[in-house]
Amino acid sequence: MHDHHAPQQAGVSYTGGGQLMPLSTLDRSQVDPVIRRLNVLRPLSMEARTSLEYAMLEGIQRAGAGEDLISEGDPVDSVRLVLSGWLCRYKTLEDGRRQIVNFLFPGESCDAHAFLLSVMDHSIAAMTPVVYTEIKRARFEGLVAADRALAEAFWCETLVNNAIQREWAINLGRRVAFERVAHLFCEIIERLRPVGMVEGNSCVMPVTQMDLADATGLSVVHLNRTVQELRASGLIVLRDRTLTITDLDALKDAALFSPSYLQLYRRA
Amino acid sequence: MHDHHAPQQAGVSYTGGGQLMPLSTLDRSQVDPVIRRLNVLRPLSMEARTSLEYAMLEGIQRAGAGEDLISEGDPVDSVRLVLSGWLCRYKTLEDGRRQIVNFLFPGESCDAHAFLLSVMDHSIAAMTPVVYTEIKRARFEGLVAADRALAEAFWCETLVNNAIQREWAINLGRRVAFERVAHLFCEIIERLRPVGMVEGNSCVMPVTQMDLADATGLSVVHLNRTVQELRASGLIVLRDRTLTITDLDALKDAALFSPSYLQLYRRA
DNA sequence: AAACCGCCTTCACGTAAGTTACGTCAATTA
DNA sequence: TAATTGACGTAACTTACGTGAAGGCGGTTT
Repeated sequence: MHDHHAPQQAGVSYTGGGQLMPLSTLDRSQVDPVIRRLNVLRPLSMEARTSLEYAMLEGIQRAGAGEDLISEGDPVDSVRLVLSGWLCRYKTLEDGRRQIVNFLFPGESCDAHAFLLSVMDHSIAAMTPVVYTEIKRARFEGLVAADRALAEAFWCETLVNNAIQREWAINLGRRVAFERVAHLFCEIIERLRPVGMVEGNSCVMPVTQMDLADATGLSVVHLNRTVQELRASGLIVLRDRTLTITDLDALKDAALFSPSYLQLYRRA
Repeated sequence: MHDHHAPQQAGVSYTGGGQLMPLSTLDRSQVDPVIRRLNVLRPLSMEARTSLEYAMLEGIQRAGAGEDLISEGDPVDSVRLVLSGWLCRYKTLEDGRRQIVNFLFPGESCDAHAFLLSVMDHSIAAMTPVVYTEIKRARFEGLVAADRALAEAFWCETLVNNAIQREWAINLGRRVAFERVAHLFCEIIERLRPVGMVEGNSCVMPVTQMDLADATGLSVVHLNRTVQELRASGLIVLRDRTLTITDLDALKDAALFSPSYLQLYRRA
């Protein structure tokens, strides 16, 4: 279903569009989402930022849509940080049933210390073309050993990820289809907002309805029905791969959405 | 629904049954599940064990069935470790719908570094009478700062917890009721086994069907139906608050259970 | 231009799961 | 002994959701 090719080395001197840029300008902006996110979780010193930036710039890679970055059962020996694109964590059952258990957006990391466990219990796939960076275990451990705030920021990352995972559990277990999809859209918008990927209450929606179905535990058909319902209710417009939430407060009410689990406004 | 009284201070010189015991004998055995579990995740030095044991013995507390140890929205300033009894993490929606998102068994910890976040995103309740210990933030940070293996053990704890959470997501999203309940029973048995709470393939099942329903995202009635089905299939016997799995391999097959996510056999 | 493909949409139908209501049983308490 | 209670069990009915097949539609290939 999902190819598992080794993602190609990307070379840091190219933008997503393929244009040549001066290194000093380009690199900073490329890894900026990660720095920004960590800095919200824990204020970082200039030195911490710089050392992390260097490490990130040396490991930049790309992957195409549908490609696995890492698969269930693979050993882990590095930390991956998302620079652009949408990814998901997913698990499958032997008979092919698939559940997306989380999305990964720019600035976020695959579990920072996952290498402490022997192998991956789930897979991570690119849902769109993505740019990410890979920091080897030893390098990463050096970074966090050298700076307490940086270590805590990655800790927080994992904890927030954990909280999101719990919210997904109640979403799948106790919300009905309409609430479930509404909740997912609320979460997407609120997670993309701090990365600057939301204008007004609009964002791109680059994934297929099949992916949305796998994320909400529904069949494609029923997901589609539910999207129709959401459109008919006037809460959203979903067209041309763009999601616009026309009445965010109403959508949040309908979804029983309460954003505290996202810890977006966390300060030290 | 769930009371939220401050759990009473327990006094370390009493056993669960209330008998007086010599301190030196009693204490070790009481906190043993935690040491054993951490030691499986990362081999601990004698010093690390001892310092942790001291810290644990000073903070021992009890809670009654149904009581919240900590509730959604509460600030966190300590780490809690389970010594005996069954607990659960749960979240509720405004209208009362409740989802248990995980169980907590003896030896396990509430997220070790949860105090890095501002407030709890979920509640933790005792499903049976429990004994646990509470270590204040500063004390805990001292412990993990002093011993790298200990810090890594707690890291692993969180990561394993995370993996379990993901497995629950696919359980709720993609397994049908029969598989779902079967999977929960498999998980319970395999998580209780290393703590010595399983004899053969039997363990106590001290929680109500309502709790099991909230854990599997089903209604009580449908959970009950499903339990009947499991009994009728000859895979389990559930009677007198005791669960016996008569054919564990068959139950695992039916549940599409693969234990790797539990990381039970993790070695450094 | 034709053929194709991935994705979305809609139909008709079947099944799984929720709801309500009531019955049973064992353990308390009066 | 009877009343009470809480957990478990059963049934009839309703609803939400899944399945499989078919058509539409824009974009890409040949």
